[in-house]
Amino acid sequence: MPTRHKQVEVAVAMPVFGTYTYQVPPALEGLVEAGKRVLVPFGSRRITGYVLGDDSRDTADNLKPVDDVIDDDTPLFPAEMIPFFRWIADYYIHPIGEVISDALPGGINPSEYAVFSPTARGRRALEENTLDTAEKKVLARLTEKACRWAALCKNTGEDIPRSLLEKMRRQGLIEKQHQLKRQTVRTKTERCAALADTSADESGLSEPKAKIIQHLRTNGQSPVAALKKIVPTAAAHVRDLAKKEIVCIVEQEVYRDPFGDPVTPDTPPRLTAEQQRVVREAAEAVTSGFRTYLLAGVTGSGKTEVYMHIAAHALEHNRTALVLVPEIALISEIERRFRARFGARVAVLHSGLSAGERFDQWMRIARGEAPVVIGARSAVFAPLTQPGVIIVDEEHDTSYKQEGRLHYNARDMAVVRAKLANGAVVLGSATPSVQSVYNVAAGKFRELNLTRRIHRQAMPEVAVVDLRQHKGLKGARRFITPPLEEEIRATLGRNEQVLLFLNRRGFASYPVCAQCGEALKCRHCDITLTLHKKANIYKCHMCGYFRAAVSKCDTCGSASIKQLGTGTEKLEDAVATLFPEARVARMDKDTINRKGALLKILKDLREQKIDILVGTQMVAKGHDFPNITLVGIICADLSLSFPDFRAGEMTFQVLAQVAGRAGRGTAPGKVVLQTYSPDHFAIRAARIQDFMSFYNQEIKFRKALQYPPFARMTQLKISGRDKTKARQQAEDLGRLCQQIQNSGDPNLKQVQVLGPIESPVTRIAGRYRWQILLKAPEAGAVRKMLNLLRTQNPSAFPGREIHTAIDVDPFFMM
DNA sequence: AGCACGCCGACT
DNA sequence: GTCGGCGTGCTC
Repeated sequence: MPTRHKQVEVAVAMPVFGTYTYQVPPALEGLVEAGKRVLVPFGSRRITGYVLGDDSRDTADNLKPVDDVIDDDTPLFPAEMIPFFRWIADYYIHPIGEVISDALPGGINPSEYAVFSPTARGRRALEENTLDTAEKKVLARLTEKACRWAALCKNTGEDIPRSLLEKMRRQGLIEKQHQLKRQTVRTKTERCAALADTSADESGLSEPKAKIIQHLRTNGQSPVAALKKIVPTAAAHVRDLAKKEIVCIVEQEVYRDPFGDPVTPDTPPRLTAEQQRVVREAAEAVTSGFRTYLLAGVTGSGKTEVYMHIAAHALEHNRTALVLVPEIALISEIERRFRARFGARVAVLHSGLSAGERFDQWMRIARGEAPVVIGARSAVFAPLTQPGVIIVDEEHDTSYKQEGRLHYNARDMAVVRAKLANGAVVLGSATPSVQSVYNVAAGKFRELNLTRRIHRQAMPEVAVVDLRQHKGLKGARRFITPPLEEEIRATLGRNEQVLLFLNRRGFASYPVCAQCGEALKCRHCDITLTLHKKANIYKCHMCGYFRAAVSKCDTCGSASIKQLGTGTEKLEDAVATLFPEARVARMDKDTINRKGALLKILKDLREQKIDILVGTQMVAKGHDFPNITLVGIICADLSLSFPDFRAGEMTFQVLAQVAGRAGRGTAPGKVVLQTYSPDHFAIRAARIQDFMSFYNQEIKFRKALQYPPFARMTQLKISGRDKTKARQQAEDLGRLCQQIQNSGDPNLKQVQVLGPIESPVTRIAGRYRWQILLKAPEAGAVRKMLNLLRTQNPSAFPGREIHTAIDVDPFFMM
């Protein structure tokens, strides 16, 4: 009986459910620990695995051994996060290895692939020309460069059967080797020079060399790059000095710096009585254990200051703090203020970082060097130990919902993580989500309120313009009605700024042929193209397809296209027509693509170089526009007609948020809200910026129709390039749902199976889309059903040709 | 995902 | 009877 080695449970970075057990060879015993990555044999190759801990469950003694430890120093994530990952895998019905892969910074996993290369015999055969065409082609290509099967097909531009390669291998023409694909992102090192000997003597050396030595003596070790600033040719001199053993060269690990300008430290201001009360209560939970707070705070009530105080409290108690914000746009502002307060203890994680910067920030957190983390949704996975508080700013924001491989909601996961870590959660918003307000009513969350604006501005006055009464207007006045025009004129006359909001980018969203009436559609998606006049193209907002703006009608070939539907570009034109003297800027996804473009717009606004800002919902998100006193909402109804039960909620939130941009400085604000449905309760509530009045109406409708928060939903999203097969798969899964339901378990009876139906947008990026909605009073029943579905038709999840995604608690039902 | 295996139709 | 295409299922 051989001595049993230590065994570990490993989650592999692969789309497989379940974990695997490996034995740890004695040589690696001390190194393998939970949270580290290991290289493990899996099938016929080696891949990355994540160590979850010791494993005693498997008694088989033919276990494969761990091949190598990738993280030999610090674990990539603390072991305390493993229950969190398991929870997510279970709740979202997703392979745990992929959960962890998606949580970690990308580009760091090695894995092994089969690479084909010619043998000596193969080369000879190629020269002697004894091969058939297909074999010749393969060998010629492989002689140029050994590569993987997939790469070979791509390079030659044809489908080379795998079996051909196998045959050639048997004939000894080519060979197969396993090659390790190394990580693309690594720690960055910097070449540094230091004196080898403190008694080094620079007399007798050339002037540049002497200068270098003097510098090293007074300043200690220095990066060679820094020395170049003193002596431009430092690199060569240092090399020379190293040869003479006067200095030594060391490669030192450095962190890439994602921060722009340095920030001057601040001191905490005195809190208002209201802020103090909120901080005191939330801080209590940092020490007393898990609790969720909903912090409802009107815009300008000083939420960020409250966040900083709570974070400071967590640090004082040796815990860490995590701050989630909706997107990069917001991060800059909050990041700046946190850095001013907490200095180098802050790490940031968001999509604006390069892969290298992201990795470095991650490692700073993992090593315990940065106990305060600010980031977008994926930062909910930051490798912090013992988070004492997790703050989710603008908790209602839909960008917390991730729609990638793993579908998750970072706001909800923040609550789960805090629960597992026994910390506090603070969900902050001026317009809280229906879900969260309901949780307060149900006693799950506690409510905290900030009702007063710090600088005591009055809330803006909102005037409603009924667009139905302005139907006959032509040209620019179709979007800027006379009452709004008048207000703009008055505002500009006072040298104050105007914000015009229209939640649609581009020039025209509905180009229609004047001859035959057909709309111009995307080649790959079932939606109309949007004309972007500045870029001079028609763009598809779903898949990125574009074509020339001079395109003719696809149906009849007519060159006369009517540009219906209004976007921010057309609005910008209208503004230019009515107010030719005004300086206009536009803020939407198209204009802030370039790095720094957003900051430039914000700066120009502050410096009064812009009179009118036109923008999409991007303008609604947290920016402070001190001199904007008029907000014009061009068409409040755009999102009301979305085929989504949350359409009203989203409309209310964006309108209330935009309206909140008016009058944040000293001047009082005014809002002109143009709408076709002035009586809709979402618009009425937005008008008075009162989320409780919206909530009270909305919640009745949710209850009547059994929508969340009164039911839990999961959507199966089925898609594939083959129209018939996609439909077939959807129908098969639908039938299987019914079957499972009729198989007896009474718990499953409460699940409603809606569909399959074709998705509202039937095709995106060439894939035909179907959906099935599962709805039940509680999440457990739906999950049970999904697990049965998955085990009874394992090949469908996620499936090869036809892909089925499980979207638990879906947000975007299109 | 990536790879091996095995089942079926085409062909020596 | 074998070869080679392609679907199916497994990976500690």
